[in-house]
Amino acid sequence: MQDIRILVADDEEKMRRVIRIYLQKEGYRVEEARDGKEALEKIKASSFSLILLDVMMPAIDGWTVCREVRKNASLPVIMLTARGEEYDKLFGFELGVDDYITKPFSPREMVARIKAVLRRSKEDKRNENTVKIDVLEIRPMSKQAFLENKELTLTPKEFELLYFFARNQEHVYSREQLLNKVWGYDFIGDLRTVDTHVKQLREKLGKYKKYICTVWGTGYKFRNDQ
Amino acid sequence: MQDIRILVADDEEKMRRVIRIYLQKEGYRVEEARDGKEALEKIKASSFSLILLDVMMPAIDGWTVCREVRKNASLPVIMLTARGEEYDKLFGFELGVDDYITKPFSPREMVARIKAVLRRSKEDKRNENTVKIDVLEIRPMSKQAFLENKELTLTPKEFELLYFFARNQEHVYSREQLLNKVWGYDFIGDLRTVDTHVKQLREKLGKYKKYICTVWGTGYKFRNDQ
DNA sequence: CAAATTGTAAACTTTTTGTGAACTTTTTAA
DNA sequence: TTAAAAAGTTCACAAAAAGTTTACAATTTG
Repeated sequence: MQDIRILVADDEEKMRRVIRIYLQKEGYRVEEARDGKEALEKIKASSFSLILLDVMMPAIDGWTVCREVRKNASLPVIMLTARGEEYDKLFGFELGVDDYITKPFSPREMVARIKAVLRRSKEDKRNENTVKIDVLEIRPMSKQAFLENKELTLTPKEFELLYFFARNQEHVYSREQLLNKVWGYDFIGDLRTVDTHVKQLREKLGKYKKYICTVWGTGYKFRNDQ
Repeated sequence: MQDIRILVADDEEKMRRVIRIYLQKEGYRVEEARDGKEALEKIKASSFSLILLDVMMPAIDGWTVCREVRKNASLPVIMLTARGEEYDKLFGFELGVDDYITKPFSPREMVARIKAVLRRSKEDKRNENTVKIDVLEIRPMSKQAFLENKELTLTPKEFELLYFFARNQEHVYSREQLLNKVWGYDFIGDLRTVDTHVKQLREKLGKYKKYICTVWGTGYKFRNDQ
């Protein structure tokens, strides 16, 4: 397993230790913070995969830390709240909290929730640059393109071309520009190359070939007229 | 049954003897410790499947022993507490105690609880980081991979490669990336190495070779199209 | 309608991948 | 410790897939 670092912010020494023990047993690397201030410093200093934040902490409370974290990165956050502690779950969700753990909790539950959040965050990352237009979906990370949820079988160039078009809807590109942007600025070759690939793409798009439309005298563009 | 060794730590000689008799009747091997200090020594010296810890012991009490144990391994612990003895169940759970037995107890109950804890701990161990996809199951802890519940015979690299793919379904990796991630960033060698291992893996996957699919012009990925 | 532009099929070229065999390194067994 | 076996790596070449060019047909536009 590659290193997964988790920051545990709680003012109770005992609580931190217990959590640390269980997380280390799962193979995670654990850092501790005594209060909100220390937590923010550590977050700024290095990168974590997840943070466990106690709500009640001296100096800076958990909500404030969470808000700060959300300003910058998309770092998963799990809040620790004492049962009965006045807290507004809704408030937390608005801050983008990924989950809650209510004290006292069983180690099993804690580990399960952490794993769930990490799994979800990984999926998010995977779908990061995914483009969705109408019935077309393109996932660059997995090099997959879907039309009406059916996967298309595209060659690398076809994929790149479609992805480029989809990222730049409505923008018209000349053949030269397309060769530069999709094939690379150092490509020396025939303009007809573009035509050929457009033709093949259209074929694979079937009844959605209209997505890639010819702008007479100029070039091509991706059109999404709904 | 393979040897299951249980350590019984209690200062009362009679208590130890009673427990020993019942556990031996169940086929377990039993070791005894008179106090916390002796318990820690024995734990350090050899390996047990479970420990029964009396809370009240001279020299070092049960909680302390438990804490020490938790620092290192993931050894199941059952605490023995006298009824009415002030003890904090919550505290115990935070320390990772697996179960409690309150004295006086029936031998039946004790054996039942021990079996339950052992079963759970075995499952935990087995399922740690296990990946299950369709008919493929990979247990990194035991370095085993199963296809339709039949174990595959994989070489270490083949195993690592398959495990990596399975953990990152659908994500495409170039040969360079695979060499970095599976072989290590400091591997200097031929890209074809990946091809060869992929080929061998596919061979062993038989009709499920489609799991590892070639993404032309990019690399390989694990595919699970159901 | 004629000029300009685009579409298309097929031939051709290049790139990428699959594969077996030789070779090296590591592990296991004696 | 050494010999044998297993695993891992490299390499060369065949096969497959993709990309490019070309020539010509079809279409658009004024």
